[in-house]
Amino acid sequence: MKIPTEMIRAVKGTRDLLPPDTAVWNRVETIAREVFRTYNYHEIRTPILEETQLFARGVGTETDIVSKEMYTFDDHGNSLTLRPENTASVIRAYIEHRLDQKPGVQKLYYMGPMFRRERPQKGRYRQFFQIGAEAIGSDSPFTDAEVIEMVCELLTRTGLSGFHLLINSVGCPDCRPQFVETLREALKPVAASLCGDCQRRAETNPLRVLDCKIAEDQPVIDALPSILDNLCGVCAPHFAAVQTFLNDRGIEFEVKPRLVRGLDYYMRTTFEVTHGNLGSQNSVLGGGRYDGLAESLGSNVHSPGIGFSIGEDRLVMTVDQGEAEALDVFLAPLGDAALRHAGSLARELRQAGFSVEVLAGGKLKRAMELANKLGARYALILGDDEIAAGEYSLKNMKSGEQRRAARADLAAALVD
RNA sequence: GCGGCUGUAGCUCAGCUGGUAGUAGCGCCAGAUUGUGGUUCUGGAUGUCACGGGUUCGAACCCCGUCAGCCGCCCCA
Repeated sequence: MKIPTEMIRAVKGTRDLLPPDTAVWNRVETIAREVFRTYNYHEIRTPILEETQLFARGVGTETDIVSKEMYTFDDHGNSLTLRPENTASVIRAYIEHRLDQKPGVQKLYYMGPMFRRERPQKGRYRQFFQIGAEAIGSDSPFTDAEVIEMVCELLTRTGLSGFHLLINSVGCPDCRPQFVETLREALKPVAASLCGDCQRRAETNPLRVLDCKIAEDQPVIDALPSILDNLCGVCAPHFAAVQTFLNDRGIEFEVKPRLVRGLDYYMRTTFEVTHGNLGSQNSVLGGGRYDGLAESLGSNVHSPGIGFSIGEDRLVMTVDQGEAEALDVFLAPLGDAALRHAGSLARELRQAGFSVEVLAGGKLKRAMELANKLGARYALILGDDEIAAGEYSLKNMKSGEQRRAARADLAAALVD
């Protein structure tokens, strides 16, 4: 059937997730919840809408996200925004509900849709899904290592292999500004030999030059000073400790001094996981420490934190594609009386935990075809013979073997 | 926001230098088989050739615009 042009379609950059793909999503989310549980993380659900100011102050006005990628609208004089990420919201909720008064480190996880008005591409949607976690209330490098370990565990458990963990330290307000100046000075004599973008970045945001992917620029960039040689007396030992703790856990990583992140709130530890077959959107997750975020959102309580978010759309792409959840039994009633009988039988089987499909009418041949196409493990035939005998014909669709089974024995017969 | 490529049946795709769409594969429906699927055989249905305009005697094909998807840039999950 042709879909008329005036037919309403999903808006650009959004998409429908259909079965059997949704089974993969559910599997990933179930694994994530299980991993989070074992690390004593608990779920938080924040609104999809926030005051625009939250992201402006939290993520940073100068970032691309805030300056040009947000879904912002006026709500009777109040500027609201569809959340482009969730860390700012979680910290807002942490402050608002005085979670700093609760005992211990607050370990929170979330999963849900985020919105950014970017040009859609494979693995980049305007409504996309993230699974993330935040540990708030600890500035210990031990926490950094535990968070990174947890995320690796999560990825491994989903069946993802061949991913690559990159870590770095981006310093803190005490040492980063100084490094940026050092970098700016170092760039002055060489900027002219770099690409156009880098020449611009050398002025506006020298750190971004480090992230340049142009091959010809690499020799020059490699020769630039490294932030890791310019960390302060607090950041340097912190980063060293994170690496020690990761090594203790047998986690493989690569220190990439040129890893810079796009959100203003990151400081000290930052990390990223990439995967080969994602094209140019090769980053599956990103995270880092954000010790000053709570204060920049107006809290007078120092609440150091570290977290990450996984691009669920991208993770799902790299994970094995799923099959539809198996159907346990297909009921094929022959005739009106049998149909009524099938209704009560289906209810009984469902209450026993089996998935059941009942054909509301049609020939037996059609019923068997459908049972096969739906991937049913068993077909149960209810004809006059069966009802009179008080036994059903139970057919194993895989082996083709068929036998009689009494109602009382059905549950046991279906388990095999 | 910028650049490139693509858009034909439910899906994957043929379709010559413009001559009026394909016995294509898969899928779907029906029959061969009045209570038995998966293999096989036979038959059948479905397209405003993305949309709108232009050139032409004639456009799926050429031109312009729009929309959508993909790929790259920017940036990021």
